[in-house]
Amino acid sequence: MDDIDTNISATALKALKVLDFIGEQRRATSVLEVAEGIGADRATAYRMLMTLVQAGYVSRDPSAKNYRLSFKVLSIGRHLLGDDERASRIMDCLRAVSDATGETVHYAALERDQSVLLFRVKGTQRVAVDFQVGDRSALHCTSIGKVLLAYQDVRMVERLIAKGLPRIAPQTITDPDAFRAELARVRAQAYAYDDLEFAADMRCVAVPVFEKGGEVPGGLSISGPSSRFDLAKLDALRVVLAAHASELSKQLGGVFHV
Amino acid sequence: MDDIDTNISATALKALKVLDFIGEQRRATSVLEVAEGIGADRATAYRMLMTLVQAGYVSRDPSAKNYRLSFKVLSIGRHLLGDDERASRIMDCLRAVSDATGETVHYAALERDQSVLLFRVKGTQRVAVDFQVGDRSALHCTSIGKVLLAYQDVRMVERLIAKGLPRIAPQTITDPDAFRAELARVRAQAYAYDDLEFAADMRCVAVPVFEKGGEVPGGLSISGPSSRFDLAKLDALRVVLAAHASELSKQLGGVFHV
DNA sequence: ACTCACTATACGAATAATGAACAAAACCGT
DNA sequence: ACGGTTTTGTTCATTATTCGTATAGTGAGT
Repeated sequence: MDDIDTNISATALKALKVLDFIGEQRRATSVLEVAEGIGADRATAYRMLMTLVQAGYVSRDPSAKNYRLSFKVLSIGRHLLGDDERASRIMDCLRAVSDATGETVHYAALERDQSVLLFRVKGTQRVAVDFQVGDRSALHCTSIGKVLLAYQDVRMVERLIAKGLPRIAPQTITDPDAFRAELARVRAQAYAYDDLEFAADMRCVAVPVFEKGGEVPGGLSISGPSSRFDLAKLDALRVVLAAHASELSKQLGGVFHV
Repeated sequence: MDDIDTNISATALKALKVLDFIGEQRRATSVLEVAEGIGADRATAYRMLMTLVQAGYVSRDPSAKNYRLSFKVLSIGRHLLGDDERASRIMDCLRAVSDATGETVHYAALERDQSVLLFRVKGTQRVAVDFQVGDRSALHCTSIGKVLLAYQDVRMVERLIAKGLPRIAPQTITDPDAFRAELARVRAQAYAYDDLEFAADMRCVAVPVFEKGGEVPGGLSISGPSSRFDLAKLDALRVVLAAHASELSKQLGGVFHV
């Protein structure tokens, strides 16, 4: 944590840390809370807040002297989900899968050592898992994570394994060799299941979406309560998902191959 | 621009400026481009980029040495649209209006001297204006902007007028007194039209949404091509909007009053 | 009106940022 | 494949900025 890297600005990093902290809070936050939250002096926290306000990333609560995230982060992220063309193709695909299955369908991408939910279309089921755009998940214990990892560089996978595979739920794969074998299987079959590996009452299925150059920047997934999602149900969903992922891959300039 | 304000960190501000710049770009951006974009030295731009990467706000293009916004800004903004309760009430309302009218319906809020589109439900019309979540608009030349302004503090309105009311489209209201009169009318009627004030081929209608304490943090609006949206059409849409805004206001703890 | 808790400002000491210069690497046309 | 050219990445002494203590100001609550 205390590398004195001259190519990183400690001050700017502090401001970004404040931004992180403010973003995590639900309510508007006081200077003192921020100072404690990031482990800095009150004056420093105050200065960083003023800077963030100046830059438009944080707003002051009209009533009190509290600070909250401004809508600017929404504006910043506008172009993030790719060009409209790509975004609508993905959304169209999600809608098609949702219509065909009645389930909530997700498109998520890899970033750093987590997956990020980028698109989502709700199904008709009343009992369903509730994720939202921007949510992040660990890779080793989710179906989408395993799919995305299966097409990553070996070094990246080994780095993740080296960091450890913490047990999140009863059936989380924590043994390195078992995990390597699982990824090989996922890659060979072009789909992954999550069988109570992330939560004791949830099962999921995910498939890759191939883009230009054979890259797999993201994948489709469906998650559901274990009460309704047994392995046979996952098999059925997987077939639908794979068919649509294949179509979407073609539209995005890739080739879906098992 | 060159106030030497000791309570604002120049360095952190530079990093945020880089973040802004990166966010505006569609493609991944090089160090040099960033340096030119923010008017700073290459070394400085490089350092700010490394800092942003370290903090997870920017990713490096896997292939080249280019930088792009990371999905972290999506994750940051997750809690931004309010608690799920509020968000779904607003979305439900938008859906209802969209179903009743077939048009794309927006919920936008005031921030600083702009409105920000926060929620949006698409209609069935093929020819429609195309905004997206996070888009910002000037206040004086849009229906939603005028609605939001009409319930703001007088000083804030006067500050905006003092900054000038630039002509954006043929019928933009640019005269301060005419604008004050327009806001008074909007407040009295609890709705605003945009009659070719923002674009020569667009008309819009907006109504306020009242929340606890009589505050108007946001409003509903419908925009459309002038070919299809004449003033009679705006009248009809306004009636539907007002009815649903009244219902939504009640749900959010406010009272819709004309 | 008083206290208490926090926000906001000022200033010298300490630190971190700056940009020129340099090294390394990628890029390009021949 | 090669050498010139462009761009990225790193180092370092100078300089400007940040830091945190101290202090003044603000406002809520009793």
